[in-house]
Amino acid sequence: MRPEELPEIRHLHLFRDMTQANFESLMASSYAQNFPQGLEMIRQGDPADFLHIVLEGSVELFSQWSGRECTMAVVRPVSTFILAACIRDAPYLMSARTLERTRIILVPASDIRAMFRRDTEFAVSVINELAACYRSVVRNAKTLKLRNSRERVASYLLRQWMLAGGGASYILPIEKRLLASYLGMTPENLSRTLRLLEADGVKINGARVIITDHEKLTALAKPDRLIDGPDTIANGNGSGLPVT
Amino acid sequence: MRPEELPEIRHLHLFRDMTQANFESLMASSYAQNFPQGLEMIRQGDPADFLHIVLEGSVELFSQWSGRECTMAVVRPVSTFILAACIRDAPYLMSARTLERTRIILVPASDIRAMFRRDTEFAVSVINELAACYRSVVRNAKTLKLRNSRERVASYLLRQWMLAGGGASYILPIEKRLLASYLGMTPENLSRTLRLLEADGVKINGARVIITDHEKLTALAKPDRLIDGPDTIANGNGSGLPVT
DNA sequence: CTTGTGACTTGATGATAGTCAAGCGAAAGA
DNA sequence: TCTTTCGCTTGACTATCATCAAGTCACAAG
Repeated sequence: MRPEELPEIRHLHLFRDMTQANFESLMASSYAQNFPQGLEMIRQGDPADFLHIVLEGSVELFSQWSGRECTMAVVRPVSTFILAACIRDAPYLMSARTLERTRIILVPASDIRAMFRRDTEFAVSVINELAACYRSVVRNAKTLKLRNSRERVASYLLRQWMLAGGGASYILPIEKRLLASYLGMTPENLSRTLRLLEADGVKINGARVIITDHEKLTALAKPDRLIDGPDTIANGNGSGLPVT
Repeated sequence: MRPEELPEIRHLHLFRDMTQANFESLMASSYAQNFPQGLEMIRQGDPADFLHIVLEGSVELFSQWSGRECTMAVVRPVSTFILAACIRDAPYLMSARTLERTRIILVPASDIRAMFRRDTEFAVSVINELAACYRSVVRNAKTLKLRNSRERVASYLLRQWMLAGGGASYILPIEKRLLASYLGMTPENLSRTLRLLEADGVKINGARVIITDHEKLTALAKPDRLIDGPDTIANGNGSGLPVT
């Protein structure tokens, strides 16, 4: 691990409040690894041996069942993923693959589990992280059950627009193929929906999203604090979703 | 609070490992309340002031958006709900209403938050509880995204069959109306789906479910450890879903 | 006993989303 | 430079699901 990377990790909510000695101890048993693009680094069902921290690149979390597959989230630097599996010492519920060349820190799960017994502040951080992640998935489930696909797309575009700073336009942070799967629809359907949304105040040109009528789009998306945040940590991953 | 109720609460995973003194301190500031049937005891968006423990009766957790509503879970005794909101000191993401006459213990959220800083074992319990709950919602999201409604119904019936002990038949633990909403479909559609499933090894007679061809039903439901458990805490609520 | 009330069911119909097939175009590799 | 690959788009078609309407039944209140 490069010395300049340690402060980046230390600044994560999860590691911010523990003692310096304990942080160093955790890092001492961790190691970095670089993965090429498209590598399946975690397979769902495998035992959760390491907490993962993305330092560079990006990672897709996805699930499979009966020959089908869906994207659950996209993780971007600097953030952690699959904390819950590590804590439960249970099999991963999701698979993970790199979307590009990606640098990951691997922290042994057993060290994590030992550490929150020794360091109360770390335990509190873990509690807060898990609670935040839980709430994010609940929001996600709410979107899936309460909104139809057009509304999901509209609210996604609006949320990303805010995360991008609210300018006249912005670039989609993830491929449409992934976005479709994340939003629970097929790429074909996303494509059609994006076209239809041009009547509702948003124009799509390749990966560029242009908000042409903010009010109209808002009227359709009906953004809701209890679904779209805030309270979701704005961690800049493609999904706006903290991931454990 | 009745003295005979304390041991029931103490046996919950969440409170099992803390010191007796701390448990008593937590209970001293809590109080019981009885609600009539059909009362909306929590409204989504309200500040989370109390951790709730169901002692008798049952509670529906549901969400609303844009005039629509969906059931997120049904909570049965003895279990807790909305722990995550209490910990984040954030608004409830879900509403709650009693499905029958229900007795609830209310534990002040601020006491919970103070307690896991004082009692390490309690902190560890909270961590484990939250991680388990997180994983349950992820499973839930996986079912919603990877299975169609027929498969969701089939796997639900199969899971409840196992929870009921695996006999020749069992009684649905919740109303079909709620089940439909929980599974992300309309009551009409659930009704039709249940009829169609008679060709797949399960017969429904009112609230009674009769497994006529276990193999056939399993072939359709394709139960998966990473969606249907185990690892889900079998807490006997209608949803098979630990709830925070 | 009568009269709601509400859960459940069924059929008809329409909206929504998935599948299949074809073609475009940009980026990567030979 | 010329392929190949893959993401994306579009159209036609099909499957799935929601909506609307009507009717049955069990249960509870008057």
